[in-house]
Amino acid sequence: MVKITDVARHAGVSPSTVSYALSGKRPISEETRRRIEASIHQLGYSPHAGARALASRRSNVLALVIPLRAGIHVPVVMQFAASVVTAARQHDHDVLLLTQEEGEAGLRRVADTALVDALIVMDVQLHDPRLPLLRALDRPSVLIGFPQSSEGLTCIDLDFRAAGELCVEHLAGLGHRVIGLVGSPPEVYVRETGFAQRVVQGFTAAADRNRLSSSVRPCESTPAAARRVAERLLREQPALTGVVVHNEPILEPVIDAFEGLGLRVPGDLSVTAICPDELAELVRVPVTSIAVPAAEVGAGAVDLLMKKLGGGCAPEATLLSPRLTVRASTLPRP
Amino acid sequence: MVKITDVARHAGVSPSTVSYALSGKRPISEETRRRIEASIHQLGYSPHAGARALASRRSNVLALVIPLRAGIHVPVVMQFAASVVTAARQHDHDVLLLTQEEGEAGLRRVADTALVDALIVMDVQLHDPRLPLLRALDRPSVLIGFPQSSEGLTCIDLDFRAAGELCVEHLAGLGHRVIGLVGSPPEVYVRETGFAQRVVQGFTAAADRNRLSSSVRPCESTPAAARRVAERLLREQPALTGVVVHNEPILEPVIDAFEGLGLRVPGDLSVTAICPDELAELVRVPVTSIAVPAAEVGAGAVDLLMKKLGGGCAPEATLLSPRLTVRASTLPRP
DNA sequence: TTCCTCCGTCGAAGCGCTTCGACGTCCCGC
DNA sequence: GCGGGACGTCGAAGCGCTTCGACGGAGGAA
Repeated sequence: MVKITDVARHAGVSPSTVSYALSGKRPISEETRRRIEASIHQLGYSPHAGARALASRRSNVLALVIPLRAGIHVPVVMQFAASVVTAARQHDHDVLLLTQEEGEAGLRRVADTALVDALIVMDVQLHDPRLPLLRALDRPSVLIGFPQSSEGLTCIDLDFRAAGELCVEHLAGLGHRVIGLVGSPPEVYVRETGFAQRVVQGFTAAADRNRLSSSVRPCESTPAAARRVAERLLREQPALTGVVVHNEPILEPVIDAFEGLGLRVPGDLSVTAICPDELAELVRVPVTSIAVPAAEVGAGAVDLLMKKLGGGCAPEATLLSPRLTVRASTLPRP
Repeated sequence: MVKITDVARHAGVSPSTVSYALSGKRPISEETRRRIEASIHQLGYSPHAGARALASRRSNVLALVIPLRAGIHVPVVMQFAASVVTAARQHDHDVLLLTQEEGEAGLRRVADTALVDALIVMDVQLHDPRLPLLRALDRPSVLIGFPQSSEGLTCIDLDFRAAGELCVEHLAGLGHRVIGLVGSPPEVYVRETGFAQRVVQGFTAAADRNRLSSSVRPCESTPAAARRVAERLLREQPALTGVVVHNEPILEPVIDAFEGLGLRVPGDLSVTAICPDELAELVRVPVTSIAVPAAEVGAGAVDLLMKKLGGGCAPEATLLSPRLTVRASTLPRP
């Protein structure tokens, strides 16, 4: 293994000079830097991560806690993870993957052993048991998602309430008066996952504001459940002409179900969804939708963390505004 | 921060004794160990990962390279990742997440900086550009998936060839004489991803062996493509009564497509798939299938790595035998 | 009883890096 | 012409842990 002293000797300088040349924390003359870089290259030097972490008290590793629970849509989680990794790399950090299995103990472990400098936590519940720990930890953290109160924390996410509202406003703007929400699986609400509830709140608030008749139905992520929910919505509100779907796996099944009940999309029924663009575009009738901007959220989370690591302070709440992409599934009410 | 010297002082022993008590690398009397454990608990000590890595030349971190490319089925990847993390934790290791973005440079970086002790690489191509690097690296690695030649490497995966064969044998055993394979998206074959090709090989070999008439069609992961492929298969082989699907996202669309063409499943057409059990069970007609045993593969990969890290040697190839679960989608030929 | 071995513990020497204070040197302003 | 910065570099002191050799004492064999 080639170490910094080898490089130093080869370049005819002291180890500290090599270190400074590498970190840029002190000025180094152009010529010396060049020599050092050449030596590094020739010798194939790469600094030992452990030694660096020990001496600098920075591991340059972030922890990412990903959810693997029922009812979550895996591809979206993966998008988050990928964007976090990419963003972290841009800041010269790596990402340690934690699952929720280990729970709070895992968070505490990686933080206490200084394995990581900071933490990113996904799939936050309204009353998440990890919150006290995160508040108490000496390492900064960012939550992707919002608990009941973000006090003393740093949270970032799509503004799901606004997303729910925006879907309704879009439908209302097209003249629809009777609308329904096909929601996430019941367990997601039972767990009090913030984003699902917030969509419902936004949906309901906007419906009331626009004096629309509305109803909300959680729905298991199976085609059969989709059919049941469609039937039920239609039975309760026969004049239904607009639907919002917040449940990725059954977007297409829901549309199929309504068509099976004799409603053409978008002829008789306008459909909007909160789901990734790829999904919305893949459906038989491309669906007007609001995407979760996973890349932005991931990058934003990392940026917030870097700010905190740099000693700066970060806002408690960062809400990204929803953007609705109009596709073929929504039309003015006939 | 509480360190090992603090624990040592508190317990009235030397730091090395604490270290040995923790690692078990030398015998420590029952009583001393108890005192040390008590001190650790009271003081809330956790060893500094960086210091440990520096002194012991082991970071206790594994790198996991996950694929994020077109045509791969994300939930399966996630299952692998989760099982790797779980297995790694059981061996007191953590997992560093790498995406393929950084490519070979990323592998080299985490290996050379001693950030990780070993590597797990997923989504291996037949002629994967990373192979020479993995062979040359001074750190052990395990591939999940098989390249053309596994010489000098350690690979583990479901035996996809056997899986393809098993699907055919099952259909042949039921009396079907004309069968088709709805494969993965074309780009997966173009990339020469081993597992997809091996299914085709197994399918073809078993079909020939059983003197079945067979044909193979790659298929994009969209319902429209599924419909086209179904039509085409049927046009070419009007007597078709058996189909193998190796393309998770369109399993249900393929069945819909055939039913749309007038074939009842399983009445007129038997369908088997290579896909996760959850998916196979979720379809309208539960599908006879072979699952990729993600948990086993992940755990196996970690075990192999641990063996190599312990100085042992690991077999170049570990193929897990496919297991076929019979469900409602296959029946004897009428 | 003597010698040897094994057990349990200690002290010290690093592991490879960063960082702090110090020390010339050069240049600028007065 | 001289004081004072800024610049560029060095040496040394750790960062917190593991590990190696050593050592005293207990116990068994001869």
